[in-house]
Amino acid sequence: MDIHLHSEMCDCDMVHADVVAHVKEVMEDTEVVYALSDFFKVMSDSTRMRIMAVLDSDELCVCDLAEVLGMTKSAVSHQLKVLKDAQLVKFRREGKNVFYTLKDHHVKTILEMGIEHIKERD
Amino acid sequence: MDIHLHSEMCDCDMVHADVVAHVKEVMEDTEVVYALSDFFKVMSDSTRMRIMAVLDSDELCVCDLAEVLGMTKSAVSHQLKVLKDAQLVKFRREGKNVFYTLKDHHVKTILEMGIEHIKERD
DNA sequence: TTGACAATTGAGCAGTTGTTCAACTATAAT
DNA sequence: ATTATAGTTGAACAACTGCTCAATTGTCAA
Repeated sequence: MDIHLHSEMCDCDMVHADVVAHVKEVMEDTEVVYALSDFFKVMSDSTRMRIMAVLDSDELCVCDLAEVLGMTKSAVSHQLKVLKDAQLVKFRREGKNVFYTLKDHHVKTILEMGIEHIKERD
Repeated sequence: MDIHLHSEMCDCDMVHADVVAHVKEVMEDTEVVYALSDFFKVMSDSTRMRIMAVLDSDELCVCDLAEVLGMTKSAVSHQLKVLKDAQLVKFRREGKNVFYTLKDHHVKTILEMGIEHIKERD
């Protein structure tokens, strides 16, 4: 069932053409897959993940977050911007403080499911 | 309810000490949070995510994967090693070919849940 | 309006990461 | 054994990313 062809797309001389054709037909849209890796990228940094874990417990201002994480406000603020842009957190200003929380129940669920997954694996 | 203290952990002069204390008590173990960000890191690369999306449809050899993704076998193989080390894929050798599949149903579920999440958001 | 402090931002640096390239191993066929 | 092809691997390079530092904005109090 193998067909021997040279492709310009890769450095192969032989491919299972039927399998390749089938996969190209039924696989998920490239756009969705790229969006998914971008989504995971935001949560792939330990600082951002720790921020989310903290916000899963409470609403905190930038200063409190810096204290809990043992980091500078600047470093925390930079990462909060990334989380904000990815719509994973929201904020409200109260006087001089800006308080952050997880964006919505959906984000909370994804985070907690992830934690469950880690705890359950060997 | 605010307490003004200078902490050595960050560059703040003022913190909500009660909130910080509470969070430090109830928040998820640091170890789990780091493991979670490491887990997401593996899936945060578009090449690895595309490989997983392809393997969600079928079992493929390295050459077929290279053809479908339009990449060299070497580049694909490097990423397959990362996925293998993270226990997200498994493989079997058949003659000259090495065929890869998603590790188990658990991985399949996580991937498909992620895709659903992306599709459902605005 | 001046001073103090929370927070944000941009530039620069250091560490990380993905691809390329070349060399190598593994398997099968002649 | 020799040849050909599939796959792996390590080094090197380029691109990316997170933190630091300094400067700036926003808000409140005196």
